[in-house]
Amino acid sequence: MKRITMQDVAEQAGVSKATVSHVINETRFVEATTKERVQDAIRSLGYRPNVAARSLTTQRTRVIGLIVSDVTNTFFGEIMLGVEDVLIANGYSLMVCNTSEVLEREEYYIDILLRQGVDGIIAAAASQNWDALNEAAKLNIPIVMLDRTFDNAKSPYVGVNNKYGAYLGTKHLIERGYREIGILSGFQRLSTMRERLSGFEMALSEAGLPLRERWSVASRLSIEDGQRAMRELMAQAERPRAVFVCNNLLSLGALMGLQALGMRCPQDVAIVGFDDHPWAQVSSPPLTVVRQPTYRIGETAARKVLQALNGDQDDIPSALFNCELVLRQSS
Amino acid sequence: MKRITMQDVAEQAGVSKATVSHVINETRFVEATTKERVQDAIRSLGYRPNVAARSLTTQRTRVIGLIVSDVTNTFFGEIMLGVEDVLIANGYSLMVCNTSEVLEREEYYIDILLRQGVDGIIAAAASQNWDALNEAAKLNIPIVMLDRTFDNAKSPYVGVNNKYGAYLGTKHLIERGYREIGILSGFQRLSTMRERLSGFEMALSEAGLPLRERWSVASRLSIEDGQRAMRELMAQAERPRAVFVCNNLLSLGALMGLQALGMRCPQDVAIVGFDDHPWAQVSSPPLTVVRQPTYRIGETAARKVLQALNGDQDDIPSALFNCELVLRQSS
DNA sequence: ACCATTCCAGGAATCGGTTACGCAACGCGT
DNA sequence: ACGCGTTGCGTAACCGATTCCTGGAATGGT
Repeated sequence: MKRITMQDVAEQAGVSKATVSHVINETRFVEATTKERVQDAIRSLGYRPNVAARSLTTQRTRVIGLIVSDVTNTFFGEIMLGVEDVLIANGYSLMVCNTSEVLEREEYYIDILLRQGVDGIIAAAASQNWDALNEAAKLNIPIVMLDRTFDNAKSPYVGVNNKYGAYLGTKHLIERGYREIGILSGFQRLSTMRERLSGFEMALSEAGLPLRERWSVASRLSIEDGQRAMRELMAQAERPRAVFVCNNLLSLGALMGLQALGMRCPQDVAIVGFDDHPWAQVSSPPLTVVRQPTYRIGETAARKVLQALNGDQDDIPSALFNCELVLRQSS
Repeated sequence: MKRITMQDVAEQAGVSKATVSHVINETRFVEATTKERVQDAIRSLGYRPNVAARSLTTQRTRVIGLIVSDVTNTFFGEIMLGVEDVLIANGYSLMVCNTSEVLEREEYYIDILLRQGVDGIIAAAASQNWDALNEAAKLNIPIVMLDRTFDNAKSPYVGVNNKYGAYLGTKHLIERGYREIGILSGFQRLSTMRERLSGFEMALSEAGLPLRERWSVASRLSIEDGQRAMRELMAQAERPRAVFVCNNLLSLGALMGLQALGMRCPQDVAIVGFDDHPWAQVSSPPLTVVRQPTYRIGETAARKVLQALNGDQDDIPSALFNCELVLRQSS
């Protein structure tokens, strides 16, 4: 079956391609009767514009690339939802890339996205890898950092006040009377993890509590690693009585690790997690967490790329949301 | 900054565009030294092919559209992962669309995907809406149905044996001695839900247990709806002592609903859910579920679109995986 | 030494749109 | 009746690749 092109529509309507194009894009005045003829032709032929052809001349694709590190994590799922809602409402489409926190895959994807000619990129970068994203910046493609950023990134960043969030969670543990508090975090490569660790330390030092190296365990961000890290923490002679966990997968792993050791939460060890999760309400015990406004983060990031594309502002400011402590029974 | 085109590479290497193209695609023999000159030019200029231009002539984009109904659901997250891994390994990219089970949005997205000129579509269709997908079929775009299908769909389908899965879960409840068993399902519009309901009924009738209309509640697939449905079930004078729940969001909602009513699981009401979830291991109680091989479903669906694209076979067969009963403490 | 192959590579049309430029027809004032 | 401004739309170049067709140089056979 032959594809229907603008030429076909033009012939059927008895006008030129130019007119058809202008009717579709409303880029110049077309007489009402002519316009109607064109629209009828479009409908009757079932014409669908070819995006590739269009973007060849316009140099824009109306596609935005979204790089996340774990599509199976509800956290990023909700972010995707926010991003998508905003993009769709503005006539853009989404190309999703999952890096599994693997650096090579991130570079690979950035390359792919640039070939595809995406108009902008929203990235939860796995790395400190400004180089790869720099390529994009050179091509004048707006970039928005999501969830994580790096030290002197030139792109706007949308996320939460991680330091304060971790501070909040840790302080809560301290207020509940815990004085031996450990932390499960991720690798310091991620800005979020550095900030959360720092907030944790701030709360401890504010309360005059000592910082114990051995009670601070960093690992990859997965359930299995969370289990392992928790076991490592509990294998020590002197054990913390409470643990602040920097990520939802780690929290789940931590909970599982504790159960595997036959320890009870919060009786033996209290837990406060970072990132809420629907199932955290029914876990045993329901988890006290520091919650981020995930959907809004996604929305905001999408809005910022669009802003940059519309050239409303030269310099798009970053956006930091606040976290919220959700009290449940694990602390 | 001017974009670098194939012409620039050709000039730098002192050859024609044609040769550059052939070097890149390996579509005809090019002398080793020439090839090297071209490759050097590509590297030194940082050339990146323009996908839009390419797909304009080739009529292929090497992009596959994936339509899912809920990106925040880990179930689809894992499927996405499987799809993506296979596609990437074959040089394809993914365009993800989230319908939130809204029919209009599904039609809208199919239109978008067709405009984008995707080479194939993998769809967890929200509807019985073959019409919209039919459009795609007319354009010779291979379609693979994922998770759900419809009655006389002409496209291959990748999913699980839902009827058997539900039968398995229900039979387990019966074997545990439960005789008053209810079911929380989704709307019958979804093939999965029809099949699961049917498997449930099969297990009951096989055991000679009566089917009670009032103990079969259908709702939208969300946590809130799960809660509501469970409350509805428990508000009846005669209540079931066990409930088979047809979806993981409903399972979570059901658990929450039960807790809100102050009822204990499994003492007051036992639950078996459909779809496993990482957190189902630490919920209170850990949930007995019928598990689907999500990642493999995704992988398989992706392979099938690629097969169709390569024209290996005219008629791609459907693939049905088996479910697995995972025993935990809720039953 | 000459003709027939074979080997490499270039020229130009093409994909399906967008858009700068230009032109015909019409109305209006004088 | 003539010139001029306005209105509405068409012509053709162009975006950046792919690919068919063609041609010159090198090789080989006699």
